Amino acid sequence: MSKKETHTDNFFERVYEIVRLIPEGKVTSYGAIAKALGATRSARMVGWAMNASHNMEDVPAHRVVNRKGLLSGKHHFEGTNLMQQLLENEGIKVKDNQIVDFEKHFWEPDF
DNA sequence: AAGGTGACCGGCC
DNA sequence: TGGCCGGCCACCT
Repeated sequence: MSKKETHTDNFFERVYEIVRLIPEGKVTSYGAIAKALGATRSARMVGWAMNASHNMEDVPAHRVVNRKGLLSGKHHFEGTNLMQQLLENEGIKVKDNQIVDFEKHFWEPDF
């Protein structure tokens, strides 16, 4: 209950909250999250929030991809194909940094 | 204080 | 789907 927020603003927590709600075997896009936050055009900010998600261990950022189903953030994960491994581990097939049947595994944040 | 950057999206060809 | 461009908003230097 501190009026002064810590270095983590609400905006970031908002994103983390959504991402944490993503069920296993499901993926969503930055735009979907941004839309859930009421900032449909601010998908970029979601990406920024994900950048800081490295501090949060409960944030499955590997389930978040861009609208094309491309593992845009895979480059930010440890190693080079860690993100892909995590997704495949949940039953999601990834081909050439791209999620197969992306729409099928797509999950939209429910509010 | 101002400018540059970014894990993006949507529209158009 | 692929490439290019404009928009959009918070963070960093």
